Amino acid sequence: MELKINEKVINVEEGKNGHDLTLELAKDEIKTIIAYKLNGKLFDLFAPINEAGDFEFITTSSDEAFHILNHSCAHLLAEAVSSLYKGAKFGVGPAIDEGFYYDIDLGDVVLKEDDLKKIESKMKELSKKNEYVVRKVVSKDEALDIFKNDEYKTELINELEGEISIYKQGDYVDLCCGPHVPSTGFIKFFKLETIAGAYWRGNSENKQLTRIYGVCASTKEKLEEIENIKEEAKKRDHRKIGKEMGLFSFSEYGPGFPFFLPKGLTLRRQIENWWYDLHDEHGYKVIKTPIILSKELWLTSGHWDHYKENMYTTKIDDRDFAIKPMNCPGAILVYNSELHSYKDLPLRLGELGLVHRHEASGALNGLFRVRCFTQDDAHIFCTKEQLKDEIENLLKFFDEIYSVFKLDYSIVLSTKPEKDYIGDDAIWEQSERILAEACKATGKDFKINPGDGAFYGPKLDFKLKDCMGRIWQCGTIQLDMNLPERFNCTFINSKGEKERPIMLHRAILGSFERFIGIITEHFAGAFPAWCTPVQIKVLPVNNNFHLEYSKKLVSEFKKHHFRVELDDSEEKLGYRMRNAQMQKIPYTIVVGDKEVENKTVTYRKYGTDKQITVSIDDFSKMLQDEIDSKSLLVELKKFSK
RNA sequence: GCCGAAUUAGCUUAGUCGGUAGAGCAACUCAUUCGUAAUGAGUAGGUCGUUGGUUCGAUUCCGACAUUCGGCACCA
Repeated sequence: MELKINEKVINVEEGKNGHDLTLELAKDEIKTIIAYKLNGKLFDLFAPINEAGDFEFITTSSDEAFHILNHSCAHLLAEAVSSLYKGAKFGVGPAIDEGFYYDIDLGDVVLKEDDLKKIESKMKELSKKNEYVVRKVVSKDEALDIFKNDEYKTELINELEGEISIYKQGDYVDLCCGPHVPSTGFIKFFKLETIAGAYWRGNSENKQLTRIYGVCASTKEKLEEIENIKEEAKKRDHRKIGKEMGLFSFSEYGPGFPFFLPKGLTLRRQIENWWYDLHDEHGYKVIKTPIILSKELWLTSGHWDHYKENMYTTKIDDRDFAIKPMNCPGAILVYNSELHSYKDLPLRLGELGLVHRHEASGALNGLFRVRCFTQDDAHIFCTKEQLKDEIENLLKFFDEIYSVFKLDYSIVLSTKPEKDYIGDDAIWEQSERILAEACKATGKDFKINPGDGAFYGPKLDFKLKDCMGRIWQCGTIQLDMNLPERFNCTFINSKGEKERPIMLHRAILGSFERFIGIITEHFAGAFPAWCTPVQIKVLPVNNNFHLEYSKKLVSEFKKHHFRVELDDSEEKLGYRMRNAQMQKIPYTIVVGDKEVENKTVTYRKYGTDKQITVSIDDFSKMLQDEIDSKSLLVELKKFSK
């Protein structure tokens, strides 16, 4: 059969050893080609070619190569570890989006961060040997024999069906389906990053293995770039910026319970006010329900049985109560507090609801994972006929909100779980179809995550992507076939009969806490003027001559409800300018002789060093426009691929 | 919750192979009155996370606990 390789047509014999492929390549090409792709499948460079079709060499700079390089680097790590730590047993060592890891059982040996350097230099040494990475297909019995001392590999082999392949480099053999780089010399630019514990097969019932994370790149520059992105992420860490800018804090007296400081709450209030306004416009009725409600309610909702571990409970007058982990039962009590006609539907009950959940101590993580948070929740009661329109409206609403923050997102449709779900299969199927159709009707792409729906209904999850390319689960639209039933929710239809409404849960930002954490990192603290804690800083050049006019400006801006601060400290202008810039204040106004004389405003916008002089009115109008349009303060840099 | 690490002044941190600690920034005082990212000098500020143990002596070594961080598990 014929195969086109590098513009040359060559004849490939059935089962011919691919070693000969290298003959078709120039010497310097061999250095950068690590695999080939045939009909969409990846193969080792030396793998025999068994069919004709679309052929492509994989060079070290491609995305596939990153994966292959990192997977091979995991093997190199294992080779180094097995030579340094006799008796080490190996779990799995895959490539991941950020690099690779290997799970290792080192017996009683506890690995220290310093040991990584030792392992790294061993890896460098092995890489210099540039040994071939040889694939071999073996029988199950052979495989079991080779790995007879490694219970982890043995467990994996016993579950394997079909072809079993092993890879050998030097004395090291690993169970693997490949593909890999042709030789260890390809793995030159790598770094071992952290040590962590990880349960064997991801099951907390199992033993924990030592996981070593690392990353491998095709060039020194690429490795540096990856390191730089990590550095940038560290600089943007919301915990760091939150402290520096005085947004929020934590106390050991309340693990997982964040404190919003004056500046952080100002930021939050802007978003909350906007949220309320938007919900008024979109026909929501906004409510606030109590955070403590009696056990009976949670028994009815099913939370007491399904979610009790995560709920905080208390006793009042000898009666059991729980602090709400979710807002739904409260919203249902509001719904059920009066009779509803079909003419009232859809009824959209919005709530910024404060919930408390007992998250595992190890799960806590800044504002991203907390034990008390406010969901921007809404529960929508509608008829079956209204469902599709309602979901389409929601999708547009979500878009409206996310676009303000310039956050990209993707949608995942989670469908009926395999077991332990409630409701008819037919209703599930119908609801899933409605969710999918609503996406299509509004032009939204979505992925399907089969079996990942809640036990009470299918859902659409919204995964936000920040400018660092990280993914955050925030918004959700969930159909609920459970609670309306349990609480016997009804409305009177046009025939005068009682009918069960459909109930939708939805959250757009998810929680204010997490969302504020995300946008803090997304904007690196340079929040858009409309929501930033302080919009204007006024700096008199000389307090003896310019303070009066500065104060006049401040009171003028306060009339416009601008958030303005005066810095009349006895410091040099440069010092105060520096502070204003570090606080990422959108407009810093410097007041000197010229401004006092001409009654003007000279400002410097954050992120620029231009000085612009305008009239007071023009400045106010410009800032008001910026606030009204919710424009970004600085253009967002993209750090991800 | 599990594996590992960390915790020194308000913040960022140095240091002690066991003899109770230094710095920069911030604060305060004085001088400087200054046009766009740090003016100078001085003062004060520490139960070295909490708590047991070992020791003549513990911030340092060991244990427990708390909190935080990196992961894992969890996130109906």
